[in-house]
Amino acid sequence: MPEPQPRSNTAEEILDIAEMLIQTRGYSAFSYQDIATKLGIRKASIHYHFPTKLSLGVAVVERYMARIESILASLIADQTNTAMYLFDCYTVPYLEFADTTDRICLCGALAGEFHALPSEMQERIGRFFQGQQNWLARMSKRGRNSGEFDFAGPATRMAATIFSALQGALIIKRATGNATELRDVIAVLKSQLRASR
Amino acid sequence: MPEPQPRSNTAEEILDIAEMLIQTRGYSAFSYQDIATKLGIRKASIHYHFPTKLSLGVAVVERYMARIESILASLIADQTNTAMYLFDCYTVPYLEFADTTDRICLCGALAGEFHALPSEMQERIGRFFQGQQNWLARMSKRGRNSGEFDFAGPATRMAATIFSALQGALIIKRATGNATELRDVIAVLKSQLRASR
DNA sequence: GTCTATACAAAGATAGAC
DNA sequence: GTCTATCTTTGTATAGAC
Repeated sequence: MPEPQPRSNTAEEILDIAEMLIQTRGYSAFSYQDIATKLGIRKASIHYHFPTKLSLGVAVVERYMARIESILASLIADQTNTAMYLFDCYTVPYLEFADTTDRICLCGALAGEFHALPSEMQERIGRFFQGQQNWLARMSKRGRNSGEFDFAGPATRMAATIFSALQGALIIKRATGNATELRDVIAVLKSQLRASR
Repeated sequence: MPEPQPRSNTAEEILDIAEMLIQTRGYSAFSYQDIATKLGIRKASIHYHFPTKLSLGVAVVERYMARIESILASLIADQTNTAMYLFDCYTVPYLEFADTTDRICLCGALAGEFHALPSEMQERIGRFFQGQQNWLARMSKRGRNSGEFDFAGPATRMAATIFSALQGALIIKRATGNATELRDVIAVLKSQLRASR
């Protein structure tokens, strides 16, 4: 049962545009005017939906987190999903960002300007990153238990490496324009997961 | 022979502060006022040294690139340096950032807000990233030739993974406050370099 | 080289009409 | 819910005295 929509259409559109702007330009560099122009309304109207830029920033992050964490929770709860299938599912949004939109992970973009952000946003980004790595550690453990994976060292280390490499690859791909960056990284990570000691 | 200093002390101090501010807050979120306050002068005086914010941004990136590329060029030119020694040297600045200053790579910070930057800066960041990965590919090849390394696949893939993972780890470490993030990633990368197929 | 003073634009935000 | 109008602050940048 999908939740009933708690926000107006306009509020959702504002969130969509703000999310895209943060992913491409960052939080400090986007303005209410940017959103107003894209949406075809006046910037004062945006304050009706989100009184302050902080409230908008927090809403964007929370919606983004909830969307991703909901999908990942379902995936890992299903014990019939193999670890490698989980890994492949995990990389899908990264590949979409890299191949189609030139966006990066929302929280990755925000982390680059971390100390310019309000603490309410900093805390959420930190929790999101931690949650992502916890999920990847569970995935890695499942793979080792099932015999799919055979990497050395603790699963948390492997999780940290996967997450770091994927986040970094998106950022680097955008700056160099090298479309193979992310696929190269994924190939090496898979090889590392399966490697015998 | 060290080059004679081409800039005044004040100009160098401005560059130092601007570099630190970009690494912590990003380019869009720092201002001439921030620098003026830290330096104890008026913000108008900064325009004498760097007429526009763009000129300052470009100067910061170029100095940063030149400093790092000069060190790396010397290291790899010495054929007596082993590949693993090169790798260890390469990670030193990352560990310093993570352990002592809470900074991230200058160009990594800038890449997060890529599309908000002037094209003159975008181009230089792209070239820096490409150069870093070229250096890491040469290092990886040296290791395979010498028998130190035994990883699968092309050296460029390995280089992309190392660079992505290190850049990502710095960003994530700052957001989560997890000091072991970077060391975990480095441990996995070393294991991957040495892994037999 | 640094200062004061100032210009100009853009930012986030609020009040009140419709 | 959206508008116009306005406020206040901050940003980059310039002119000219010292």
